[in-house]
Amino acid sequence: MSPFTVIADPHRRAILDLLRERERAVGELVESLDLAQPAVSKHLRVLRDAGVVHVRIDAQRRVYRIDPGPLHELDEWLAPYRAMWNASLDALERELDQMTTKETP
Amino acid sequence: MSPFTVIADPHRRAILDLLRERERAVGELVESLDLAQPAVSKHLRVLRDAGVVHVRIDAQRRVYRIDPGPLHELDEWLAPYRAMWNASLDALERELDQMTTKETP
DNA sequence: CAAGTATATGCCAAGCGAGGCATACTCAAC
DNA sequence: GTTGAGTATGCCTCGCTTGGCATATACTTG
Repeated sequence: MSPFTVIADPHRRAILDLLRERERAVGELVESLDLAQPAVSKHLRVLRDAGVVHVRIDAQRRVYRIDPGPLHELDEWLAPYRAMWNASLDALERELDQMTTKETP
Repeated sequence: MSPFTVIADPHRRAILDLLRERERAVGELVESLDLAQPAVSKHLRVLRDAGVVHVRIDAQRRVYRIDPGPLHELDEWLAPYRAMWNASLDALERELDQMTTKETP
């Protein structure tokens, strides 16, 4: 599953956002997510298969931690668009600069 | 439809990438996409509804141009993760620096 | 080894998204 | 106003994803 598809689901984004803070066991995620445990486990499987999270085994618990690496692909795709809106913002800034310059001669 | 869902589809990403270069009429997109015209029109509708593209009417043709604005939401979500892998890269760099420093005392 | 905790998996139903095809719509040229 | 080019929409189907529930699996403790 492509990273694009992976982050299309809001629950999966929520999981990632939680894991960004710190690693967590499945149970903790379930508490935070208003979603039954099996559903959470399934999302975690998707995230695992995409390589966005890794598991560590701690007795009966599985502790998940994030690996942002694969998300890099998203960023690469997004980069040109970021450039576009930065260009617009720059233009806006220049315009505002001009305005204030004219205001205070 | 959230921007996340919008860019989850490869054809839609392809359309955006084409429009990034320059504005295009539906027909041009159809040629480049190996996808029937109705399908393309439907994707364009989704993109329009998400505010990622705008239409200009030119006689019978509809010319689409990009508006990267809504993609900003993606970027904002992604930012913390970007910070994460930048941190890793920085760490790697520091390590490499150390190595070369040790190598050439 | 029995029981309990923590998580994963299988199976099912519902919903959604994508694409194909036919068709409606829009505009221009004659 | 008829025709033709360009595009949008409706309808249908198929496949995939999601979540619920039940159950299997993994591991610990007594």
